[in-house]
Amino acid sequence: MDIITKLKQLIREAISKAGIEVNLDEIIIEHSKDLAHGDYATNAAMKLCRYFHKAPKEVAEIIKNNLTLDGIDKVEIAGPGFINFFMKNDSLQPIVKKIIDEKDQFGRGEDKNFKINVEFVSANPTGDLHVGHARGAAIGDSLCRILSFAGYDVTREYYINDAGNQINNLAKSLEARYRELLGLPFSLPEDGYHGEDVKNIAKIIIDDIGDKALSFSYEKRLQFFKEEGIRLELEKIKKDLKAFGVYFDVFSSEIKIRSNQAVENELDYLANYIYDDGDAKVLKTTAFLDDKDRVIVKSNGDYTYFLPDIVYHVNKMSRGYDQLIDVLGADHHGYINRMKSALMMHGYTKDALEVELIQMVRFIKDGQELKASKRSGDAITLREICEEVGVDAMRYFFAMRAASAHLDFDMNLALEQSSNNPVYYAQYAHARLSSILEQGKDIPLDISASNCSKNSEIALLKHLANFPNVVLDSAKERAPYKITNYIHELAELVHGFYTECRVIDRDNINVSASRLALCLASKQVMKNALNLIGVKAPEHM
RNA sequence: GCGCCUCUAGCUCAACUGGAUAGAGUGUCAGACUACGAAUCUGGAGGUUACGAGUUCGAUUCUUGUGAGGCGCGCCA
Repeated sequence: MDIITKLKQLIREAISKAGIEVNLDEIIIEHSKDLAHGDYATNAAMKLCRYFHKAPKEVAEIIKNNLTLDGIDKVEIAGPGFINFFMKNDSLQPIVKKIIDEKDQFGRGEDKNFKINVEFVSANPTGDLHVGHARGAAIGDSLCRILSFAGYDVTREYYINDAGNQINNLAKSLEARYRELLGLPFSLPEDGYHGEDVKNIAKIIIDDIGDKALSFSYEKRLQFFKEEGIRLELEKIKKDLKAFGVYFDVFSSEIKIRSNQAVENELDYLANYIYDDGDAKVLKTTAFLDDKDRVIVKSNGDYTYFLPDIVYHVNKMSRGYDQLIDVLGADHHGYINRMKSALMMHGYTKDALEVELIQMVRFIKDGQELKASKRSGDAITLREICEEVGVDAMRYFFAMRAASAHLDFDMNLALEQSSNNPVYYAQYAHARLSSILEQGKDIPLDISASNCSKNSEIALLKHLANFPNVVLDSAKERAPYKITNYIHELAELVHGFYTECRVIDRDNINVSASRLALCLASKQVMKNALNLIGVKAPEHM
């Protein structure tokens, strides 16, 4: 039984001895922020004062007097009525052995038997990923890693919009660039894609098949450029994502979603919620959460983006997930209630789909907002920015803040390879531990860590033991930034420990053996934590 | 005009979901290496949590009003 559960039980016994029966759901046991407040604290007395009809401090006194001190060194009442628990120190050391035994599995939550589908990035295959996608990719991926580590069954999914208008524009743009490169007259469509990127793809196609496509009929040629364009763009996107440490289990294609009459069947299914507006068909989403009904079939008979997307989400639900999560840019927030309403028409609850909104990022360099790429004049690509500031810094900076917070990305800070940079601060702690362990490798470890009792060692032990809770909390709150907070504190404690305690001391091998074990455990946890946000844990820097 | 998000130290953000003296980084000031990595550590200064009202033992957190900023409000995707 972990310490928190045990404390709760002791408190429950104390209350019941005092003659009061209540449930304990409201009572929180927390790690004390301040050492003077002991190791753990509870607000039980404040929560229970109305049952006792007494002031919080008196209630705390009653609980204290009825408490069995099992594993507890002492109990104090403080402030408005907090009860602080000071644990016996020897209750902390065993965590070192546990970490060393479990290695990269330390912190993993038990299997929740709960299936979550996380859809993120889902950028249209019509050009390079740009910085706008970067934060969503980083947070989506980190979230998946955290959920999965916490014990959820996670599927990472990317939805490819390969059936809409923008793909036809891609095909036309490609065709034009193809002609241009072959020295033929060409005209770029007005709403087409004018970037370098499309030109490069045209080049690849010429290298591949030369001018053979000219012999196709115009219709067939467009179809050809459409398919090749999607394939090549997607290949590039996957490559960029891989370099960014992001991968997907499932790529769902809109074309496939639309096949087998699925859209038509959906129209039939929703018939009760559909009405005509002229030649268009409108879905009555206001029947549920939306503030406005939405067109799903245009006057010309084409479907709007919304309709196949409903089919797609219903498709995902039908695959047996307990929870869908969409990671979307904040500019899509108007879309949330629309989709939830559609799912409710299928009998799902409004919580079946959860949307994580990613707020905008501004890249700041030398005090100025960076808007366009110097090279092409277009939006800055993910690739460019990774080359400039490095993947680790990108991943850490994006994971560092709550998704809902607007974020200014300070490129000068991310570029700085110094103590100022939080990524290096954490990685340095890891490298430092590696270095110490390397130098002390001839000393046999004492994995009971029995000689670790200095303040900095105790603080570190407590923090290490808390890792599994942080993972769970971070997963539950969909908050990768809680992991980076943890990492930062861990680095701080490691550096503090290093300063206070000399690890390798040939004249005091017993203490060294314990401290080396603590180093190894700390290094392991640092690595596990960094891995959750896709940041490397280097042995040397 | 309506809706969503945001407002905390000079700057970028936390605060364990309603708890103790509101904390980190950065910047600034002052210190610490002839021993394991100074990419580190120790200390100081810096706050009416945008502003007002309410809810209660207790509010940065919840409700509400005002102000400021961002984003949406298509038969675009």
